[in-house]
Amino acid sequence: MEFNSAAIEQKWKESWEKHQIYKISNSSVRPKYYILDMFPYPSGAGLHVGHPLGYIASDIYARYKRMQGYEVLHPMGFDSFGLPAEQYAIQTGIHPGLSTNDNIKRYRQQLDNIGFSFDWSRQVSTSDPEFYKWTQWIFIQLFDNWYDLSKAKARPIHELETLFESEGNLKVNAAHSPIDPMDASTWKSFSKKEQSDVLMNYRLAYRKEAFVNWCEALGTVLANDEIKDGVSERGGHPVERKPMTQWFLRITAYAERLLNDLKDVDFSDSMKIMQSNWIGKSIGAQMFFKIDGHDSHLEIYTTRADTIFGATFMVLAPEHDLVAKITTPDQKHTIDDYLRFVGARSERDRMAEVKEVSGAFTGAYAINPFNDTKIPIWIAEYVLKDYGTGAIMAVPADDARDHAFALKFNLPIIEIIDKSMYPGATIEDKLGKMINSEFLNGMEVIEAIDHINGRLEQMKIGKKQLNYKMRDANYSRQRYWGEPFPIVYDLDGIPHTLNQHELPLLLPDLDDFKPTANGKAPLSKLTDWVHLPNGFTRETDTMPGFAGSSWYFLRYMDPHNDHTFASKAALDYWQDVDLYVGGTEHAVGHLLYSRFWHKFLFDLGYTVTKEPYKRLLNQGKIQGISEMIYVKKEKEAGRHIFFSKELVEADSKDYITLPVPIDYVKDYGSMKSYLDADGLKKYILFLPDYKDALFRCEAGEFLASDFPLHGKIYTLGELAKMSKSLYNVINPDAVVAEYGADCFRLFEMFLGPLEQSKPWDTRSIDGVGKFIRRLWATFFINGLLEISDEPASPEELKILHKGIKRITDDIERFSFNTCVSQFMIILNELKSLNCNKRVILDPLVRLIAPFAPFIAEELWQHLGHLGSVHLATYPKAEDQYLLESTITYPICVNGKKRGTSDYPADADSKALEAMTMQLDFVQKWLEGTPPKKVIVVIGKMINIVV
RNA sequence: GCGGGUAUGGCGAAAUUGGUAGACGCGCCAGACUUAGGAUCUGGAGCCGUGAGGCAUGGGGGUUCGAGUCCCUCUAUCCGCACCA
Repeated sequence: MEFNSAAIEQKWKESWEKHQIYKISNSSVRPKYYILDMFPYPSGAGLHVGHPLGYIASDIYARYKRMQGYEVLHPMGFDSFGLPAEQYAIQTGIHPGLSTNDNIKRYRQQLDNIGFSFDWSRQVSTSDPEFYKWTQWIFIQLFDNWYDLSKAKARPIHELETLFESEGNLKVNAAHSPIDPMDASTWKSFSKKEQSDVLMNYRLAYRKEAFVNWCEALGTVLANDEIKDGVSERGGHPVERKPMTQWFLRITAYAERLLNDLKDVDFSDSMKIMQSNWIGKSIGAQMFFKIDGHDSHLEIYTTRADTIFGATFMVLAPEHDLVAKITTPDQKHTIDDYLRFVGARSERDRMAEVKEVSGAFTGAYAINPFNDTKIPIWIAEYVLKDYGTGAIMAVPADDARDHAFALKFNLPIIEIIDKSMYPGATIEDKLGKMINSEFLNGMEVIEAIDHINGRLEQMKIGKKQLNYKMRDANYSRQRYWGEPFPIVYDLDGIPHTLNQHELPLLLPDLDDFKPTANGKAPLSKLTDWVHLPNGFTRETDTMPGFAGSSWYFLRYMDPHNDHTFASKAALDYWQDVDLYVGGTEHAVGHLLYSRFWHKFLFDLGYTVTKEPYKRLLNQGKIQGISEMIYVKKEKEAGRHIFFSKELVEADSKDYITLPVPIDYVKDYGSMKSYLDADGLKKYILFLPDYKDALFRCEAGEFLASDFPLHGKIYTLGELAKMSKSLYNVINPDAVVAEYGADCFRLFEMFLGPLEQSKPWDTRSIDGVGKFIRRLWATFFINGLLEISDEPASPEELKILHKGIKRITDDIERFSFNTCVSQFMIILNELKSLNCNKRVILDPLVRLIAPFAPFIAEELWQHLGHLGSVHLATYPKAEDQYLLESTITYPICVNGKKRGTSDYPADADSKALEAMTMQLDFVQKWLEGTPPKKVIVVIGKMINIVV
């Protein structure tokens, strides 16, 4: 029988589907194991060879665990709400629901081609009403809860109302937005609307007016992590700061737990560091300053309260509320000018000019509470509205930014720390002795911080305080393709949640998806939908892309439950994700949000573990090679001139490079990739603008149409991201069609360590292809099945069991590239023994099955088995075959290898030492001098020290 | 600027605990079978040297009988964060 990968794959895909062999149960007696992939966004471009890398790794592990007797939950779904589908809809007029469905079908087909063992009966899509019903439901829970800091737990909002009723908010220790103190009678005197506004400051999902990242081009606001380098991550459009009323999630309430519980999860150190940097905890103090001639106080946050006597000016964020209040008439003009300057700058300008110092003086003064010195109050861009209190005391002697500011505006600098004892200490190190600081003089910095914090508290002008860089997550999008909020506003503008039986609130159909210019969401155009008969109105914003992905892993546990997001039984059985595989790009966005939601649901008693993911594995990216062609920047003689690579100096600035579709290029991916006459013809058809262009190469200069047959235009191969615009995308379907799915899977693993990014090297896939054919040829000699029933030799058993040991060890540490190498080694060794014995091949097929599921299934059948190999047990290495009778030791003199010698495996170190000294070459090296010592490392080597 | 990672043949890489560096694969070279080879099989090869031997894991230093692996330092490169008071 000839090896035909396409036929085998077809046959087994159908069989798996028919027998539902990957369907799993929630009521198994087997131990559970949950292996999750980050579900894809189903874009129109389809999968490229980079996407399946993590999926293949998790599939191998899932199949392996299943064969070891675990009930393995290994699901897949689609993150199908979001901006790209909507952008596509705006461009084409096609409803995003339709294009999304098409894309999902295509993705599903591409995934099936690769032979994954997903339980598709559990597929979820975030844009499916059955799914987003529960996204809306969780939002309602967030709205209906507040965070009790004393208990470190979310609690129902009605409990808070009861508290307000009896004692106001004075003793409540809650995570909240800035709010005035209020006693019980004040609370009772409030109108319904006022009470609702007060509660808003405590809800975990709340509305507030805030400066948000507004993206004009996308017509929506974006969360901080949806912005890269001052422009939108999707599309690269400019982003500006703008005050708007928006929904937020109070993720900051969970900051401490999100930070703390990192110690309990198995994530890489760099991933944990990224998350804790994002959370950005700092320990400092809040301090209140009197403002000269005003009733109001200035509240600042500092980590260095000890430096108060070096504070020679104060700085407010330009957006700070006090600015308008305290600016003196003299300075009004200056301040207004500065505010105009700041307002006109985009986020990007601001980031690009971080080094530039700018600011303006308000004319007002704060008073140092310890010595009554007047301190001028300035405003400046470098102080951020959202961090701390949006105001600082500036200590130019001890802070680089304050220092630069003082120099620019000629403000005094008072040295307050003597660092002479610490020569290497930088300006920001907390080292040195206090000077010029009255009662702090002579103290060490650390000591002084403690002392001053005590003083502040004593004088009731401040106290020790924690601060986090992380902000509450903006949860509103002025877009169409997202979950509608289950919120209606009554005639007073008070928001109310829908009842559970009214969920899901379906996303209504719409023809015109374009965002409106005034910042209103597309849904606001549907006046019939917005205005309810009783005069109430609906919220028209939709939820952001991260809403569905913040909890999808829970829905897989019980995907079709109509009564709850997942049943108690399902949650109790599956608990949490044992292994989560995905890219590092979600380090701070998705991973933090989903940890937050999971913890919230834990507080409410739904989820049973503190953390959603026990272990996180980050796969690297697969890069593509793009082929570029040199073109002269300025046209010569009115036409473009294209140059062969060898005619161009590498760093010359006279040329630009244009991407060439990789299909047109010969020897793609090598250093000598080129366009021949054929490829060039295609390329010219592809680029009609250049049809009159000249081409220059070694063979001379010519028009494309008279290109000499022997000529070559060499192209420049460059490592780049796989993308449509570089025409270098490699579709897994094409690879599977040419080499087979098993070969594709093995090759992706063989490329290198999972965590590393690496280029797709099309040429070396042949090696894996050869392995597959050799594996097949071990069973079929000249197309005929030949398997011997003879017992195995000790040598054969040794090869097999050493291999099993190595491979199971390697799988456990996710070193799949070395697993593939081991398969090749085992096969080479068996081949050299001409081994075709059933007792060896049977475990070998099971060993390979997780990696190459199709060929393993086929060979399993040829071995005479009826069931699927994927339901068989994974082979175990038996110790008896791992033992050696002799061991070859390298023999070194002073660490240099001088030879080797065989010894019995059971010899102890004394015996080895004695035997070693008898060896001729050792005698020769020692030349009669007795050795100082002989070091014997059992199982490794023997070293003689002279 | 701050934080983290990486650096091994022509290439992708391996080396599990400090113990024979370069397994396995690509590419390359030679040979066999072939009308043919972009098929298959066999063999070769880190570098220098005819050879014995010497030199080799980004550079320099250290610890050790012994270092790709541990420590210090420098360089290159990738990733993340970036006015966070």
